[in-house]
Amino acid sequence: MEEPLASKRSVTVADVARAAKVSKATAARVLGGYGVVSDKVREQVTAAAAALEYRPNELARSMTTGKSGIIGVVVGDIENAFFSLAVRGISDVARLAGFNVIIANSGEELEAEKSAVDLLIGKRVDGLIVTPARCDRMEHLQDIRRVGVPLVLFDRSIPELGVDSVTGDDFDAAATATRYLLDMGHRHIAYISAMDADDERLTDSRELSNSAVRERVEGVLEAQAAAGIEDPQRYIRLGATDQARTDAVVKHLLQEMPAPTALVASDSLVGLRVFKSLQAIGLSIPDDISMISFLDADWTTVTTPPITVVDQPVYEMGKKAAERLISRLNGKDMPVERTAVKTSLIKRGSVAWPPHSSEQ
Amino acid sequence: MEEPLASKRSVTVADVARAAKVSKATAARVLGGYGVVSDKVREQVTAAAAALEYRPNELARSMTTGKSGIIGVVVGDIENAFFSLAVRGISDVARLAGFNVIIANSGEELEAEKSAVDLLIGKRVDGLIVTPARCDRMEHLQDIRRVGVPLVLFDRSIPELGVDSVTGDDFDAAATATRYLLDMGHRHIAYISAMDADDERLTDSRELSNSAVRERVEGVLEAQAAAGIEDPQRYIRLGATDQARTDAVVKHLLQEMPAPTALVASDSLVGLRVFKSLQAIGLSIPDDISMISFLDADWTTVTTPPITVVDQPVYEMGKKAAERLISRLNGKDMPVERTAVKTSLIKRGSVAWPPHSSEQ
DNA sequence: ATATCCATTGAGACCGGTCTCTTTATATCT
DNA sequence: AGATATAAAGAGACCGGTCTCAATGGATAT
Repeated sequence: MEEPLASKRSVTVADVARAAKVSKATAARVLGGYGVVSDKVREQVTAAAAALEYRPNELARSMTTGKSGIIGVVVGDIENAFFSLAVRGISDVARLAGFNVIIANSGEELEAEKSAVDLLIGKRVDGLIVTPARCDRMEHLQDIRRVGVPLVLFDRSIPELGVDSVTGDDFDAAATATRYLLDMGHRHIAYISAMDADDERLTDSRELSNSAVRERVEGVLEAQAAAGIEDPQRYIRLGATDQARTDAVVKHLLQEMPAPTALVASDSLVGLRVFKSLQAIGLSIPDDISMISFLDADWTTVTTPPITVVDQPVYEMGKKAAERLISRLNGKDMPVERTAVKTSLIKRGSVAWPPHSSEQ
Repeated sequence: MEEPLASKRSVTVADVARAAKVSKATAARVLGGYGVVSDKVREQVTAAAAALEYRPNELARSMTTGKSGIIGVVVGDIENAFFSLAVRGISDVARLAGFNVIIANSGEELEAEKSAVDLLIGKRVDGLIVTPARCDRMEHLQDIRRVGVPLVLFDRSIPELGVDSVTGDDFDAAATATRYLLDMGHRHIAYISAMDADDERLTDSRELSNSAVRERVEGVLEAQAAAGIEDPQRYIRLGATDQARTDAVVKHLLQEMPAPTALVASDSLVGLRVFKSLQAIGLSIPDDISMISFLDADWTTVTTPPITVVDQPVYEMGKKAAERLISRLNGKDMPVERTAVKTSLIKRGSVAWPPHSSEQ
């Protein structure tokens, strides 16, 4: 009675049709759920399909329909809580709309991103959500549009591309955080980013190839400029990609004269590293130095003191990106929209008045 | 010179063949890189393909070859660092071997898992890596085998299924952690799991449907039994699925007479919640109570005190699972293997002698 | 009884690749 | 030169669905 283990070849509509004694077309109609069929025949076919354990070959289906039911997502690093949460948001919306998600990691590298995109297009995804590693190289993204695959950018935007994007309101978030520090009496505020760079220091914010980083840096800069701080750019640092490099960045920063009294970390990973650096150096937060991190990560609530953070509704951003894409997939012809999601500052305990605030 | 935006229909081998003035078969040979072709023709075709911006349709390719080049992964929750790290390990290995990964979330629910599996099989994935939500329901997993799709279980194993698995050595890890607590003088040790359950208390460890949870519980129990502790089961708790329920679990636990002097958390999420509960209650770690968490998560190193953890090499586990699957995909006929990856206890500062250790 | 209509069902082309088999052209051998 | 081997290219079937169009047949209309 048992199936022979080696029933390799899979059951097709033709097999079911034969078993149900109807034509392939008819069987296909009930199995695919599209044409009109009499109840009697529908039953026969359904029964036969069940008996044979028929499973539709989505590949074949996709080939004729031209739709794969898959949304491709290219992120910088799934391991990063920011992206995994976003992906969760995307997946949840996608599943509800009947789409599946296929994920590719770019490792924030342009070449990896290009090949991921190529591959996903090859797999005939219906749409793409991409976190572009660089906002100044977009040939491959233009290709996507050329092929006619809807695209939504996530976390970073490229206005020149003329394509939907969902990001945080990075400029505003950074400016708000900076203004808060200014209000708390800080006059020397550092910003530390994980963006890979040859030089820790920044020469010109316009050359930052990542729009999220650029926006934030400009927010930090502008808020300070508005407060009359001179040369705020000296405290902007890049390249905090791992613990060792972060330690170095923090050390160099503290050697500046005067040393910054507050540190802003560009994401929760950098924030964690900065926290550890500070801890290792023996500085106490917020008495010796203040800090703010982007993203309301797990760890920020259980440190002593808990960390003041710029909270981005990442899950919602993921959802929004997916919703946008799916609307386009459903043929809605809507104007290109660049959504910047409002962020908020969650004040906890890592910011205080600077040590010698009288000196000012 | 510009392409008309609406070049909808994609370029096919036939188009390239026509442009290169060769037969479809010949063009396919060079485009697909399989038959023998003269250099001259190869050049012509390559040139034509480039000019037309030909992109192979992987769907069509998959359909004839029967291989999709995709590995399906079904996890409990990508948002959980444990899974996202594992997925990273899986993806890295997969990409190197030329495979892509498509991820589905089960939310630890059997039905969602079933439909995810169905869907992935429909997409004709070449192989599957699944974290089974329950180890006592496996019809859908048997189906996978029946269809002939190689399967590797991750994090949890089901011996009866006769299929490869990669897990941590949960029993041993739990026993080791428990023995450490016993050595530190603890006689009342609690174990808190996030496994959903009607009742917080456990009646019989054999009815735990998740093998990882079961193994750990049994490890905790057995280590205590060996040390002559009586009725250790009274301190085993389930259902710490969110902060509120964890708070309740911890509260109830502390109302026991005598109250446990050490808490073991089943994963980093539970650990974080337990830490917060304890903090909220105002208990100091490790002076008032000791704790150990599973998984070396971010947050465990920046708390005061840092948390002693059972470290699982999750990334490597992911890699191993993928390697195993890919070996099978490459037709290697190897015996079924259940790999339990060694874990280690990282002693930090959250364990001390119990408050009144003399009382014992 | 005959024509008309509508509901079903069947036949077969098609999607874009792969792959087998055949044909053609060139090179090698005696 | 004629026979044989071999490399290269072409024809066309096939994968497993979808979908168009034609054929069939019973019900209703005249």
